[in-house]
Amino acid sequence: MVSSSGTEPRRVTIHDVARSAGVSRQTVSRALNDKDEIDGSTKQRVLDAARELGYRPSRFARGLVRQDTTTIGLVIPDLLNPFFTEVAAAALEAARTRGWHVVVYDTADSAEEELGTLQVITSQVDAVVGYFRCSEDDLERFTRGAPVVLIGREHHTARFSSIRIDGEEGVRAAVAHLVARGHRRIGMLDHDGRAEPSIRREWFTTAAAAYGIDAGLVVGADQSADGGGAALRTLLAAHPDVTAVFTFNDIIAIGALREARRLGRSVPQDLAVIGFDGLQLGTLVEPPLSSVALDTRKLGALAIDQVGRLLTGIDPLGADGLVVRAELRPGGSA
Amino acid sequence: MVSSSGTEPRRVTIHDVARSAGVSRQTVSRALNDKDEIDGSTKQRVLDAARELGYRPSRFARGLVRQDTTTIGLVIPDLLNPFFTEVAAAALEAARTRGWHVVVYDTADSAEEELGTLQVITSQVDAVVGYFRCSEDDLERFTRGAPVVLIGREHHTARFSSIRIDGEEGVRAAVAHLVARGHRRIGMLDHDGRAEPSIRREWFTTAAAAYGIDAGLVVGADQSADGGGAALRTLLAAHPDVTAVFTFNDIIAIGALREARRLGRSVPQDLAVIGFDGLQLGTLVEPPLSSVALDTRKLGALAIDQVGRLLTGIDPLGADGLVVRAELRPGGSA
DNA sequence: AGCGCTCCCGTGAGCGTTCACGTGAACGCT
DNA sequence: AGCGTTCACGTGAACGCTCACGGGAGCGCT
Repeated sequence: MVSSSGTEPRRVTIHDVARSAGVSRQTVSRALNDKDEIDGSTKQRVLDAARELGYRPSRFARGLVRQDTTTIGLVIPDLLNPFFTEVAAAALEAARTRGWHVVVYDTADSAEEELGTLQVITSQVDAVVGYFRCSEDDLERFTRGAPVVLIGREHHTARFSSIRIDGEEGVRAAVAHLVARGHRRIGMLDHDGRAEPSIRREWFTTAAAAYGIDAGLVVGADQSADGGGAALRTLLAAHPDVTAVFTFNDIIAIGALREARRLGRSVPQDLAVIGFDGLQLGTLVEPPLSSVALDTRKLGALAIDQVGRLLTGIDPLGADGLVVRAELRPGGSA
Repeated sequence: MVSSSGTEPRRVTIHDVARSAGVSRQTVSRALNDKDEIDGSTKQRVLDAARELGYRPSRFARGLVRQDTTTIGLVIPDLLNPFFTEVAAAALEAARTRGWHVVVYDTADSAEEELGTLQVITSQVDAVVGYFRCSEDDLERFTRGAPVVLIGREHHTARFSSIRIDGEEGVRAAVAHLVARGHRRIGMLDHDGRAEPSIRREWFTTAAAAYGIDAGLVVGADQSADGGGAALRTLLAAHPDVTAVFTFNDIIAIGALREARRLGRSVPQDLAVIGFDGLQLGTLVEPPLSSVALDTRKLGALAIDQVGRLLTGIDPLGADGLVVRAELRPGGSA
């Protein structure tokens, strides 16, 4: 099929098909995009010739002339992380209803890859939405004027939009829930690996203060179930009187759940657990995870919506409209 | 920034930048792709002009002339299904190392969407990788000559490549494992919703026969954890003497695990469970799921590899090379 | 002075499509 | 017969960019 002669196998163009079928380019184009103004028999003849030659239209040439097809780049650190999976799925769905194409880039949790991706992506897509950790300067430099929507991150320059995650009220509700159940010693398994303490920890701290709870029982956890388990062990070793934990996210919470079982603490009787994110995953474990739940579907959809507004330039949402609020969703683990 | 006058806001082209900077198109091109043969000061001047005008190169025009950038389309039924998540992540990674771009299409488990996607995808990507349920005729008709690699599906025409999943040996090992543990009444929770019985059930049947086990204790399950739980209940109601179950996949197995706990059956003592797929998810539950594990990483990588071979036309793998074998991976659930 | 070299920069062509026209043939009508 | 209309098809241009050239200015060298 493919001739492997020494010379470069020149691409089959619409011209070749036209010549082979004895018609003009335009007629070929008409046949392929089945438009009017073409006779049935010649159409068939053209189609046959195209198939015969293995002709495939160039998406670039086509895209150049009809400026439809918008493609947006979705950048996430790790598709295997269920949180990003859910966001990505939501974004894909939202894009699909608009007929947009989404190129997904998984940066493998590497800052280096993120920058590399950013560099290459800009020349390949019309707009970018993603979860970035790099500096705004780098973003500014590498996106080169493309519309950008940041997820779950504050931004300080006007160049970007970002979807803010507001969990303050939800975390307060979670603490209130625990307090109402009689818990007074409430620990937190935070996400470490970041330089500064997480915003979620701040929410926890203020909520705890509001209820007169000691907010100092915090242990850093690796971003994994095993990390959550290990952190719980550390926490309980240091503070055996802890009866409830709030975690940075559901992955860590699930690890804690598992570890609690291994330690012989039954949930929620001996230990109450509340996670953050509200992943579907949390419904699979026993007992179902209580969580300060984020509407990941809305998160993805909102990001796509805003990117569309930026693309057309009409009526982009301001910061007020770009918020997703997390709410306490009781499962059985607290 | 964007003028919303009545007229269509014509795109800013390289020509506009050239005029604004008082140079030629070529010089602009040199500045942007930072090539040699350009003076430092003019380069800066061009860059400034480009930023000023909000210039963004057209990926179509660029792609048209330099025929690099290959884009492949990845079609999956549901990104939220962990199996497809893992395959997709593996494919993304494999593509990334090659510098390829991957457009992901989630068909929302709908045959209709699948066909629609197939139709639109062909003009947007260089090759297609995916998990399809439609007929080969439809595939043939809609892919229009693009290289196609099917995942986990047999094919009968020479037009396509497909990665075959071979779990025969793995399922036999699973049954052997159960038999060695003294189980004689082994049920199966199959995937229903398909017309014909699954190939995995066939593997189970032949393995059971080899060990003199009744292979008739099969219940169809919905493709979800809840479905798995419901199916287990049905199975145990009909055959209370069942002490072990093999399931169509890990999702169903996890549902069964959860249901067993609710029924007061402890795993693996009162009920042994072995799933299929070997998802990472299986390690999160308690006890960790035993499973006939597929190397999803290899699955995705292999698909990308083959699509690359088809693209270049050199040395495409035959059916023998396109197999991923599933192997029993003991957890704690059996 | 003449030659050659390097450094910058510009010009024409071409990538493969589609769009807006133009055109000839065939047909029906008054 | 003359005219308008439809049908089927072809021709130039344009989309926005890069590549392969060509060429002038400035320099040092013999």
